[in-house]
Amino acid sequence: MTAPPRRPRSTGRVTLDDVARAADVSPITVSRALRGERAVDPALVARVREAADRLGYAPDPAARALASRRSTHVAVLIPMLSNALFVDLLEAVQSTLRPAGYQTLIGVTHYDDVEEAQLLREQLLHRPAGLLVTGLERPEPTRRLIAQAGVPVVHLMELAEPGAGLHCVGLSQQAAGEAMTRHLLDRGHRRIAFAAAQLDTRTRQRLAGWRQAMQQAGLHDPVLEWLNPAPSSLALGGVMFEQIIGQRPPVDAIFFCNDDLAQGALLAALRRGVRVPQDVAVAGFNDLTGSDQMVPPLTTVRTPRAEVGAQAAAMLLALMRGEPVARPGVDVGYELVVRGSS
Amino acid sequence: MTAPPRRPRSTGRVTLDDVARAADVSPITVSRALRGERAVDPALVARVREAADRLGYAPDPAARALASRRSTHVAVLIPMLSNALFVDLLEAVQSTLRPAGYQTLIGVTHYDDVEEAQLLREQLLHRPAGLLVTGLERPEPTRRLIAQAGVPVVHLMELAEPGAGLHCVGLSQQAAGEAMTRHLLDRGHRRIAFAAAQLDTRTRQRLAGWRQAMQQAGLHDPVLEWLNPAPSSLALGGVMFEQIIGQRPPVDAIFFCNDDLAQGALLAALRRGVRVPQDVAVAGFNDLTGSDQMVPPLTTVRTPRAEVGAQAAAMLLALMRGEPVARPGVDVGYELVVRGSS
DNA sequence: CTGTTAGCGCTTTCAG
DNA sequence: CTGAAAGCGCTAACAG
Repeated sequence: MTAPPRRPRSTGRVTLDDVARAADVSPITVSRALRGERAVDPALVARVREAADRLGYAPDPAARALASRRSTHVAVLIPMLSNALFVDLLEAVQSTLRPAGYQTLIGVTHYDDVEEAQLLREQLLHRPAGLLVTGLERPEPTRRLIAQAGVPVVHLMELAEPGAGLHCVGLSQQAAGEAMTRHLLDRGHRRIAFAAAQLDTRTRQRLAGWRQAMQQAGLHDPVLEWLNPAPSSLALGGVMFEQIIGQRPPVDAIFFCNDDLAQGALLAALRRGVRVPQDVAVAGFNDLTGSDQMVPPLTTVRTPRAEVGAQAAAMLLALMRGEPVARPGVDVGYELVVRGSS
Repeated sequence: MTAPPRRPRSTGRVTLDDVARAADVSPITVSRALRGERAVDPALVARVREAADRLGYAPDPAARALASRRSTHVAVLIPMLSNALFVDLLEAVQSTLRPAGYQTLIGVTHYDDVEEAQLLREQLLHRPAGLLVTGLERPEPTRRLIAQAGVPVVHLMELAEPGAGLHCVGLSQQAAGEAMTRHLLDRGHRRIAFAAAQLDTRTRQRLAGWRQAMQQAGLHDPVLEWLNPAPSSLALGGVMFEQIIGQRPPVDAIFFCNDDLAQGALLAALRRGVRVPQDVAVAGFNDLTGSDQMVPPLTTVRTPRAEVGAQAAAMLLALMRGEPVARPGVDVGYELVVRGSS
């Protein structure tokens, strides 16, 4: 008695077995030859390669993930896509990771710790091969979640303490904030407001830099701090500008924590007939698209986010391959860009 | 003789079998109960649910994809993330798809047919459950690739011929272009330039709309077409503005194919002391962030991309579940937003 | 309505 | 350096 016939479930896809048969070797040899894992006779490798190419073989990511308990996904967590900074970052990440055979899973946290944790849990189900997260600060449970995932992680945009044992590519947001404030002080400004929205970690670090410089100059005054938890936008920048220039005694410069706010402020100044920088200087942060086109062009801090993306992706690649990483922390620096608004 | 002992490869993850054992049913019943596939005794469903919750069970996407030949990924192809339009679109797509249990795989084509095809091939390896692509026009081989994937597809931002049998959510870019041109004509403008960059399909459709309106008014003149294949940006808008206002006889209005160009033009006008709209009117397209903040505020066409994203995702969801779709083509319309620049 | 059986396509483990 | 066997965790197919 033979077993009753069953409809095969095959997908029509070219499989490893097909290649093995064509190259007249065992499936596992094909697997090894194609991945470059363990030593395989060069002659066999060539034969396998040829057969794979001829048949148009492409490994099945799902099967691979199931068998190896590791997918070819890299999960990336960023706060917001409407901030051009993260778009540039992502672009650089993808263009490094994709040629290496990794698919990026993008998770947008909306600056929300709860959503970040939720996204992380969802993404970890896919057993990503690596993880890219924005910033260092997050609630302890989320941190544990990341640690227990047992996956290489690189932190973006900030710098960790050297002893922390974390991998990161970024810059000192505080130092950058301090540098911009010093620039404004050097220009002779005394009452320099700091205006921020969103109030994420990096914004607060810039705030700390501003405070530091102002205190050292003996010019710090809490009423100069304008902190608005609302999401950052051009429109909000305009609103904040109006509020701030109404302040008495008047401020002579405003340092916005992000260029979109500063751009909105410059436009509001135009509408109101407030002269920049004569009546009040304006500075931003990140050197986003359009800042050089403003009237007057916006003084800002250029943060090399494309470099952050590229270097972080490269570091993660090394970690995922088990290769040694030269330095766990890479400081990409920043650049003061002085334009007409200051 | 017993077989030699083997180290188990288990991952420590809670599996379907664990739940089955805990609920004292067979694994397949757990599978069916949790997916809601086929009818399962409500009492059993409850027992399974309870056990799954208690154990913290989460299905393994890789195993599921391998067994069912369908992943929980949805591939989304968009031209560019630096165009805020697509960021808004994506945001809406994700917020519809994620609660339904789907992971979005974002592919950025950079307006390049070759890159689009390549991305598509990569993404199809992951056996996505559905596909979202921008626009209708693409080379025949790519079209075939999509068709042969055997996956539901929804096209974004444009409208297909009713008979084409394609699913799409969008608007008539041509009608919108025509409407804006008519508005400018109504305002008394006669020499209305059309200025475009990137020159993708949707831009060309807007151009066609402008041509249509200009020809009907007996005012069409090929020298009024300023087409620049470079990527769209604020800076380019400024450059194009300078070129166009140098033209003799002078133009009295410029219709830019996208708001970023128009914003750049408005800023260039400010720098040059050209009065808008008195010396020349300016109009844009898409109503991007900041257009309402410009000086003067920009007249534009609002395209409801969040609605496109949400509706397209909802349509795809229905298709993926095999549910009937009311209309294969959804026209979300557009809205003329008349502000100070015209 | 529930269960048994047999894979999905790949890689790990253990032998040669 | 190569291979055989045994799963990874799940669902499709086919009974009962």
